[in-house]
Amino acid sequence: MPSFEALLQASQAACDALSADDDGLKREILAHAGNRWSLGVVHALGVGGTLRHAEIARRLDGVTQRMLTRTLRQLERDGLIARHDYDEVPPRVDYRLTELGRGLLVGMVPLWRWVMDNADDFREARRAFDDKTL
Amino acid sequence: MPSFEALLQASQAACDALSADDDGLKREILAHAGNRWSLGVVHALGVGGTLRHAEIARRLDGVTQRMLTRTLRQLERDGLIARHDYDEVPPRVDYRLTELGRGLLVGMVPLWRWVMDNADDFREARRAFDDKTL
DNA sequence: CTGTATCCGGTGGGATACTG
DNA sequence: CAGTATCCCACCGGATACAG
Repeated sequence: MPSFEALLQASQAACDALSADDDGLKREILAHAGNRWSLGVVHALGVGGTLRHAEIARRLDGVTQRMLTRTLRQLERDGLIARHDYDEVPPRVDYRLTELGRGLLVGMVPLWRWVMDNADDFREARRAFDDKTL
Repeated sequence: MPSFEALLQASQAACDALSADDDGLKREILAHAGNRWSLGVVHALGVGGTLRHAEIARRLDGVTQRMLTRTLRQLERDGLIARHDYDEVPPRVDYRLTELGRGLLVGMVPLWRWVMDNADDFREARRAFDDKTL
């Protein structure tokens, strides 16, 4: 387990690069983590392998066709998932994770666990803050 | 190094929890990663320790007073940074990372490195996608 | 089945000017 | 110095209806 100081050194290089993120691309990749359905899609494809639109929808509670399509397009655009259109009638399209997509899944799991483990602290912090500012 | 299958198991638990994220709090915590200035602030406080508003501003190229204040409030609300108002004239306020904030920094560094290391692939994926859809 | 078009509210990000 | 007020635009998330 590295010291916090060693971690800051790594953080330094990372944050310098993110500061020089002229076109905002790196930040937009990270933004996938905060998007409503991106994580669910990546996870579903990680577990399910190659899935069709309707199959993914069935695994994401509450998602609409529109939002699922938009989410899939965003992830495809950044190379995280691959879309295969069989060009049949009726339509048949499926999606799978790319190597990049698997990398995102790998990188996100520790962060997910951390957020889960500290969810109560976040909730408490918000309650305290909102009370104070009344 | 764990297998991808083992990772999926961890992913399963994490994603189940995120699916049951009724109030969206967990997702909002992750959203800090995609916000324009949050990462920079967390990093600046990680490196700089306890800093005043103007000191943070000097370390973030291009940030406006308004956006820095809003970013600091959001991070404070979620318990990631602590704000100390000395109640003096002229005003004197400083900020520091909390334990939760250090946890975010720890969790983000691997992801930052991954994004940096694959930036070219993301750019290439976008180029290919945008060309294809013309 | 997969996807688009339209319309809407909320919020992130920003420019600018002002206040205690 | 730290923060607020006002106005702006873009985009996310969603509801609903429609199309190939």
